[in-house]
Parts: sequence; structure tokens; C-alpha cells
Amino acid sequence: MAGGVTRNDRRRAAEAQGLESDRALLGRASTAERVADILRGRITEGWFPPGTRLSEESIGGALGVSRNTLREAFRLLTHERLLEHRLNRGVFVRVVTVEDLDDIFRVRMIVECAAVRGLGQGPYDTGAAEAVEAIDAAVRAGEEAAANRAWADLSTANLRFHQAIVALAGSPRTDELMRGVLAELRLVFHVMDDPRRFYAPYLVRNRQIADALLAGDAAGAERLLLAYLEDSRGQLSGAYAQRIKEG
Amino acid sequence: MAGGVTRNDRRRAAEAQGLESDRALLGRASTAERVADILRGRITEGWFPPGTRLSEESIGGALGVSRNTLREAFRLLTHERLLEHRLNRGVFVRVVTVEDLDDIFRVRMIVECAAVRGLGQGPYDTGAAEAVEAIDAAVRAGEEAAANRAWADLSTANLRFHQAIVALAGSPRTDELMRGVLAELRLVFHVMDDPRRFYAPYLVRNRQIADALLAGDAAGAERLLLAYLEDSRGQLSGAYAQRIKEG
DNA sequence: ACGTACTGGATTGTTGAACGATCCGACAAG
DNA sequence: CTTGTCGGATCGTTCAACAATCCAGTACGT
Repeated sequence: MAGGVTRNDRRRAAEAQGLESDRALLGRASTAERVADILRGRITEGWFPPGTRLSEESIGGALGVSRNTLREAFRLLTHERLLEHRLNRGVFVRVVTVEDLDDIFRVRMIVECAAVRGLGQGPYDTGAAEAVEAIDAAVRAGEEAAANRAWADLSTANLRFHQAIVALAGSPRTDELMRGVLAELRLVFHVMDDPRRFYAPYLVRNRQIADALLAGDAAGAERLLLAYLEDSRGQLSGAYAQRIKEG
Repeated sequence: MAGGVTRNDRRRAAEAQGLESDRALLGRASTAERVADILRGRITEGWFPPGTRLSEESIGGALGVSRNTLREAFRLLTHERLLEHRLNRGVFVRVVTVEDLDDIFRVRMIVECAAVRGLGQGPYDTGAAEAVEAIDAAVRAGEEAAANRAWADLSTANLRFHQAIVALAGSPRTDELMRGVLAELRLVFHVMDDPRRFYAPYLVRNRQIADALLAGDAAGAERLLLAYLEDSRGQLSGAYAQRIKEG
């Protein structure tokens, strides 16, 4: 073939440089995973409110993928607890119950506090410096978002803050667990009318925690974090229960 | 239809009594889930050693299900980290790396210790009594298995012991996380030549922990458990790394 | 002999259609 | 008002087909 650039040529060129970081983007996901990405976005942004049924035919038709492929995507999201699969009835956008919310905070208290505590003593400090830096960066991003009244950015900054805290543990499995849990939490916030009220007051506390970590005071940070989570849980749980009861 | 017992009849009757517990048994699983159950068993029992490729055609043919259905089952097991899916190459029985093993123990230390600690102080004591009872039962099952030299039973009893410990937290998400992690651990043990050596010495320590919990000494139990996990991790990690290097 | 490019076979990725099973709402009968 | 029946809609599963991709073996050029 004229002007032939073979697969091997391309692979060779990629390996020659330091492009392994972009490899995940290139050696890209299957169609099902890409569909799952799209749907995940729609769900967490609120395009599909909790309780909505996702018809195989309509969604599949709209996205131009077959039912079988779409089903694989549904399975993916079901295991992330974003969708709920009822036999012979289809998949629905998950409606988080009050018990779920309680459990979410239970998990957060266990994992986030353990991550902070382990920072002080554990022998697994690999990459702790970058993790603390990421925490601080998330707080700064939140402060900037608040200054610009970009409430959506504030919410993502807050979630990223907690994700960074969990990253202190340096455990991929813990990271994944918390990613799912925080995604669920996003569903909760999307039911509330004024999510700003639930994020803004905690900005200063994020700052305190980050400062404590920067100062190397792991115990103090853990104490602050636990109080934070308990307050947040109390406020959210009550408001959410009422909001659910209303419909 | 003569002798007709309608759906409504059945639902009404079921609700009238306390049969909600058996509901999960009735609303049974889809074909894909049942296939996943079968494969999960084969994998954890060692029929399919780590690294084995599971061909869609052969497995599907042997089980009498279509490729599409089988793929759904594969997705299920992939999310449980029992299988590994490589694009365009198929699914393989997961080979746990040494880093994975480290991470598994990191998670166990965080979660199991938190579960024990929370027992003493947390306000979430719902069902704690049954949980402690389940722990004791698991230890007794292990002791009986050891007496009968039923090593397979001993291993499952040990896993059940730790599962019961996690159940102390009363958190469904934590339970699920740990179920997956312990399933992974089973893969590790299946690579070792003499798994008995890795279980038997810990039976007495299980007993000590259970006794401490029965006595209400949560702090002591946590200390014992942490030491247990550190020892177990040290022994397993070294042996596993060597075993992997050999092939 | 060595590394490279190519080719063929096998397997996976995805599609579309098809059929039975199940659920849901509506409507009629007791 | 409850119960039984019916029909439409949707899901669960299978099947067959084709494109995309990978792998190993082979031929080629140096």
C-alpha cells in the first residue's frame, strides 16, 4: 500500500517517546465502556433524575448502539450503584434511601479517618507528600470556585478534596470504593434544592483540615475530619429524609 | 384456569406473614448471574488456575448459553476482580500481584480494625450481638474442621470469621467490599502449595479475638487483630512473592 | 543468520432480528 | 371492592453474521 503507515510503525513511535500516560486514552475502552461514560455523566449531572427508567430501546436508539452493547453498559453502572436493575423491568436511576445515606457516611468515617490516621504512623508513606499537596490544591480550587460563585465547581472541588484524603492511604481498592461512594453522594445532592447550602459552610473546615495536614498534625486533622463528617451527616440526613418524604 | 392461584394471592399471603426474608430466593437470578455463580465456584475452587483464559466459545458451548449471556457473566466476575478483561483478547482468571496482596492487607487492616473499634464506642450497635455470635460460630466451625483435618473447611471458616468481623460495622457497602477482597485472597491461597500451613496457626488467635469480643473488650480485640494481620501479611507476602517468581 | 513485514486463521467486538417470558395497566365479572 | 382475564410493552435470551483485532508462522530483504 502506498504511504503505508503500519500498526507496528505507530506502536514503535509511541513507545519511543514517553507517552505511556496517554495510552489509556488511545488504547481506548470498548463501546460499552464509552456508553457507560456518557450515561454516567448524564446521571451525575442530573439529566436523568433518580427513579427514571432507562429504556433499552430508546437509549440504544438515541446513542446508536445495539441493545446487547447497551446492556453491558448498564451492568457497568449497576455495579457502580448508579443504576438499579430490576428483573424483567429494566434499569432505573438509583434512588438513594436514607439508610443508604447513613451507610455512606459510616463508610466515609471509617475510610477517611483511617487514611488520615495512617499518615502519621503507618509504614506506607509512599507518595504521601503528593497526596497532601493534592488535598491542599482541592481546597484552593474550592475557595476560588466560591469566590466566583461557581457552585457546581465548588461541589466537585469538595468531592475531590475527600477523594484526595482517601488517597492518603495509597490503596487502589480504597480509592475505587470511595469513588463509588462519592458518586452516590452526588445523587443525593442532586435531589436537594440548594446544594450550595451544603457545601459552602464546610469550606473553612476543609481549610483547617488541610492546614493541619500540612503542619504534620495527623491526629488533629483526624479529629477535625471526624467532627466535620458527623456534622455533615446530621445536617444532610435530616434534610434528605424530609426531601424524600415530600416526593 | 382451574385451581388457579393468582399472583395477587401469593403476594398478599406472603406479605401477611413474615416471609420477606425468603423473597430474595424467589425473585431469582437471571441466567447470567447463575452462570457467574458457577464460574465463581470453579475459579475459587481452583478448577481454573490463575492466568487461564476463558474462551467464550468453549465455555459458552459447555454451559449451553449464548455468547452474549456469557459475556454478561464475565462482566460480573470482572467487577469482582476474579477475572481480568483484556480488550480483543478475552477474559483471564486474575493473577494477583504482590502489590495487590499488599493492598488487600492494607484494606483489611483499615476495615476490620475499624469494625472492631466501632463496636466499643459507635452509636451503630444494631445487631452487634448477632454479629459477635456469628464470629464465635465461625471460630467453632474452624476448630471442628481442624479436628477433622478438613482443611478446605478450615479455610472457608477462617474467611467467614473475618467476614463476620467486618459485619460488626453493620455496613452493607463494607460487607460487599470485604467479600470481594476475601475472594481475591482465596485466589492467592490457591497458588500456595500448602494452604494448611497458612491457616492452622491462626486458629488459636481467632479464638483469642473472639473471646475478647465476647468479654466486651473491644480495644483488646483490636490490638490482637492488628497483630494478627501484620503477622499474616508478613508471612504470606514473602511466601507469595517467592512462589510467583518461581512461576 | 537476523530482524522486518506480511499473511492467514482464530477469537473477540458489535450488530440486528427474533421469540418466549414477564410485568403492568385496564377492563369486565363476581 | 376484590378477583380474574386480557393485551401491549418491555425485558431476557438466543442465534447468525460481519468487522476488528490479535497471534503465530512464513517469506522476504539485508
